[in-house]
Amino acid sequence: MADLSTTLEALNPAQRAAVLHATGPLLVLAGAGSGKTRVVTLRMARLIRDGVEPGHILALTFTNKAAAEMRARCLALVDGGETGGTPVVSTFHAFGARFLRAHAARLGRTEAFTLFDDDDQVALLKRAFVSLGLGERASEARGVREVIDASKNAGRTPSPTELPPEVLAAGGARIAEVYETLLARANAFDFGDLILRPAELLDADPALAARVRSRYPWVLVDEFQDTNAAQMAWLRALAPPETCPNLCVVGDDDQSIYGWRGADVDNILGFARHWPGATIVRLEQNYRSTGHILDAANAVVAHNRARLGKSLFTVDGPGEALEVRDFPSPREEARWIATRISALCRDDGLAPSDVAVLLRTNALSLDLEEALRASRIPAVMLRGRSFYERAEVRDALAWLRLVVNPDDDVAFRRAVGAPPRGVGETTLDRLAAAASSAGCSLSALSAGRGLPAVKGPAAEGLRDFLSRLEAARLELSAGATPERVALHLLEPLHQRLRGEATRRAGGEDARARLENVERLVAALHAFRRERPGATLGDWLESVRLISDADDLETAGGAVSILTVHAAKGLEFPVCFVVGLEEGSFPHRRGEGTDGDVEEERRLFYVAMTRARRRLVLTFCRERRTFAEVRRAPPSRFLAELPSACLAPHVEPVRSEPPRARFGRTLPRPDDALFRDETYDDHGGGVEPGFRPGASVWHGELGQGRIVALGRGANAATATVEFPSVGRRAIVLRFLSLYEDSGGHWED
DNA sequence: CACACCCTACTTTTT
DNA sequence: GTAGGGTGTG
Repeated sequence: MADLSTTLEALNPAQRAAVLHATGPLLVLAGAGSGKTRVVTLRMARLIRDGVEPGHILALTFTNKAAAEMRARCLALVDGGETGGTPVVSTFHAFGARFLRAHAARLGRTEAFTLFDDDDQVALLKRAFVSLGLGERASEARGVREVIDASKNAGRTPSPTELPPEVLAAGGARIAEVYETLLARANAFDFGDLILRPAELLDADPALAARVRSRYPWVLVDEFQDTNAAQMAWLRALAPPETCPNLCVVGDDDQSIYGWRGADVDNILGFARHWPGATIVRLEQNYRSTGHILDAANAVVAHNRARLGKSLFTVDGPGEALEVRDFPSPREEARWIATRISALCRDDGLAPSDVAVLLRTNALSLDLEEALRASRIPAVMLRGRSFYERAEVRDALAWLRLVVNPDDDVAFRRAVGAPPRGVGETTLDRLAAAASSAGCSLSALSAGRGLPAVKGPAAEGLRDFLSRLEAARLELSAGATPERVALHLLEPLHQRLRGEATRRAGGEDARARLENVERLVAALHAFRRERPGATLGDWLESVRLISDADDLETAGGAVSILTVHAAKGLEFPVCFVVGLEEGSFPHRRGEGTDGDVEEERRLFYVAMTRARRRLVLTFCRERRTFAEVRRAPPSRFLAELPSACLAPHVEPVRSEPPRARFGRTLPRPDDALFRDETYDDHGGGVEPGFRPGASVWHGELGQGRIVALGRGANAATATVEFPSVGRRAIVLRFLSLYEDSGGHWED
């Protein structure tokens, strides 16, 4: 703590203002790379130094990673601190879960409630459709899930009018209502409930809200631009505007990229309106990127209208200019990037782990992974949550969930078939019908009045299933460790997977499945080593609330390939942003409204500001979406880049014909060409110079001569005679005119 | 209950 | 174009 004041002196004026701000609402507009975490943790440490009880500070984040970092850095600052107690640093969802455990009874749950993820929700919705007599309606269930989620994000219970028309047409108007009933019967909450239900409780019970307020007079919110309406309702209860609360929110309106998930950028745009008298501090000095990168990012995001306005600067130099490259196809793009990364590693002393390739969508990774593999460049696609989504892992988790919460019918249905034990759809339907009319869960039915109408092998299997679970519960209450109980409980599943793994037919997949289940138990063990005394329920909750992305960053030694969403908050010395075409980035889905395009632009801004020293932007003249190949105009965002930041355009490296002259000039983003008909698809228009007899160059097939011209289904084509492969029909835009030195190539 | 085949659907995804 | 799910059959 002694060096806190020295640290404060090292801050820039804006940072210091944020750290020293005394009381009342504060909005810290923290630009990318502006030292936000430093400011936030120093502010907490400063409050503690100035006498605020550490336990009176509540800091809310969106990811466990952010929470852990904030906690660790704050503790390091106040280390040796006189008073005991630490600030409460938690994710919104973990805090909500804790709150609901304390008040479960008021919502018809017990403290053993299960947390349902998206897949559980869909599974439960299928049951809800069945209980309405409509069959499972698997495809509709997903749409309904989205409606339920969206309305909970918006801070309310879903109304029938919002349901997809096909659901209403099928007579499913009550689906959301039934879903809630079944959710309560399963003693479960979904993710949306973790925010919505506490907000409702706080609204309905002013005394409760007052208690929470006095417990946490200092509230801090990270990534405020990503809050939704339900979270805003929380904050209004925790820090009512009329009380001039000590609410400090930190965020960047230009990095609001979760609108499609319910985040409302208006929360941050209107903060000073919602909390009158708020102080606003802008952190605009950037400590991450070079000048050209920042200038370019500023210029792009300046095209947005819905923003508070902010301009990043650095005291360092301009650095390398941005490179913009275009390619005939994604494969060329990917190969060039592989070549470029090799060169950077060879000539500039970079390690592959210094490089990231950023994508708008996961689907764009295929060509890249392949090209990098072919070039023997270590690379990993960083995608979240994959481990806990595997079937065998979900099977194992279902068993464990059921131990903690017997009423979890979604887990019941899953676990009872893993491995199969003769309890099939028919048996389950029969049980479910009885349970439904008794208004109880499957387990409660089985335990309560025996197993009605189940005979033969099914009855045998069911008895075995239930007794295994009961044995596990007894072991636990007798003091056995959760990991030991898990080993016993998962033995049948484990044995089954072992059998598959040793059989020849099973192969590698089966072995991986086996290892995944073992990894899961190991994870439980590790969790309990870190937190002695933690219960099985604690671990299950953490598994639900911790995403793979939290400990994903470890790309150790490899090039990272990741979506821009996944890259938020990360930084790399070198970034490639690929697929910058209209339809891909901005994504086609965002074409509808201005707001959507602005969010796409913010996404591009996030992508650009990940780069520290070098930024390369690439696009293709055409892009394959599903089965069809579409001609793709360059992204409008490229045209927003100031040419002063751009390296002189260089022709693509690959596929250049010897002594080539291209039929079309490759556009520079700020060229007039960029916006004109160059990329319009006329369908059959024959482009000048392409005529029978002309010498042409094809990127892969090499030199050839046009025999005839025609039009294909979507584009003009040419029949070309290649010395290597004979006659081929080639779409015209794949060809470049090839000027040979007078003679005929046949010679 | 396992396997095969067919049909459909398909952005992003902090928790 | 492909993967995953749902249906139908052995």
